[in-house]
Amino acid sequence: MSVGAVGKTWEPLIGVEEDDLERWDLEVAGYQLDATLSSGQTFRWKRVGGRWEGVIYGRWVRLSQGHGGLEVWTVRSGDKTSGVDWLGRYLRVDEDLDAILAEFPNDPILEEAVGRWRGLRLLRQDPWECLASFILSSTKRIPQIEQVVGLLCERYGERVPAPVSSGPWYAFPTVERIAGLSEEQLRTCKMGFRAPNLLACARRIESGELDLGRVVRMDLEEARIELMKVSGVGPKIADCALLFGFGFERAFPVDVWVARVLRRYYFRGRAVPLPRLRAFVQRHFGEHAGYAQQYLFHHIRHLDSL
DNA sequence: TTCCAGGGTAAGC
DNA sequence: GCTTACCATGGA
Repeated sequence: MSVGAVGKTWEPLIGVEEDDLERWDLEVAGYQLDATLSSGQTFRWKRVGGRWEGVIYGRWVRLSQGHGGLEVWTVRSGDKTSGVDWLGRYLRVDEDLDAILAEFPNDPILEEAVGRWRGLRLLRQDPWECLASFILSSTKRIPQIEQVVGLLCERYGERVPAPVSSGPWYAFPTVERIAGLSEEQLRTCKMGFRAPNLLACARRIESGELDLGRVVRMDLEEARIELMKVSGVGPKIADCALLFGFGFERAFPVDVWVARVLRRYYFRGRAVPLPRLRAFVQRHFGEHAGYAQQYLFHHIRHLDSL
């Protein structure tokens, strides 16, 4: 370690050097890191010269696509929680992706999406961070969501140890931290009319009215209803949070993009109402509907037609 | 300038 | 049950 361990009291090191990093390998075949981290399910990763950097569960991480899997860098820490099992869980490297993709329905557009993006995976994100981020996502483009979430972390999140060369990094703010802020303080992060919604959500969790740990154990319909009690959380945001943060693999968020591709490829371009689309996807896409949705979403965003 | 963005809500048909 | 105006903000 370079600085920080001066004198008797050891102070946690915030800015570290490259020498203070630990390197790991995550063995996994055909992981599409770029597609996974840029597919609009998370807003906290930055591409830094061919690699990805971000903060997961309060820890800074650098990731790179290797040959037999993923290369990982973390900040060396003396504590017992060494290893990167927590990261493998986040990235779902333990999952048999081919088996999942094999169970997709035989749709031309879905096969096209899998053909191009095979290796794209869902992530297991922190439920609170995920729910909060998607409350901030409504009527915003992905770069804007990244900006708002970034500002929120920068202003109200704890700074975490990271290489000095890569700039300051912050954890996502805790429920308690957000709950203690004012609407005006949140609005300084450019979240506009979403500020009262995020605040109400944090306070609802803090008061115990909303128990995220309990939501995880509910069935999908019950969980949706529970999340939709939060002001600013409707069907789409609830489904995003449930799919990306709460482990509900049948959740199928229908946003403007997915609605567009559904109408075009499954309803011959007819003006099918949104509620009918939602009913359709629950019937049609089966057990891994959430995965199918993510492939469709990512694929159509890379098609310049439509 | 005008339009739209990984929407939700409430009012009105 | 479905459609519409409105809610901030920034980028094309």
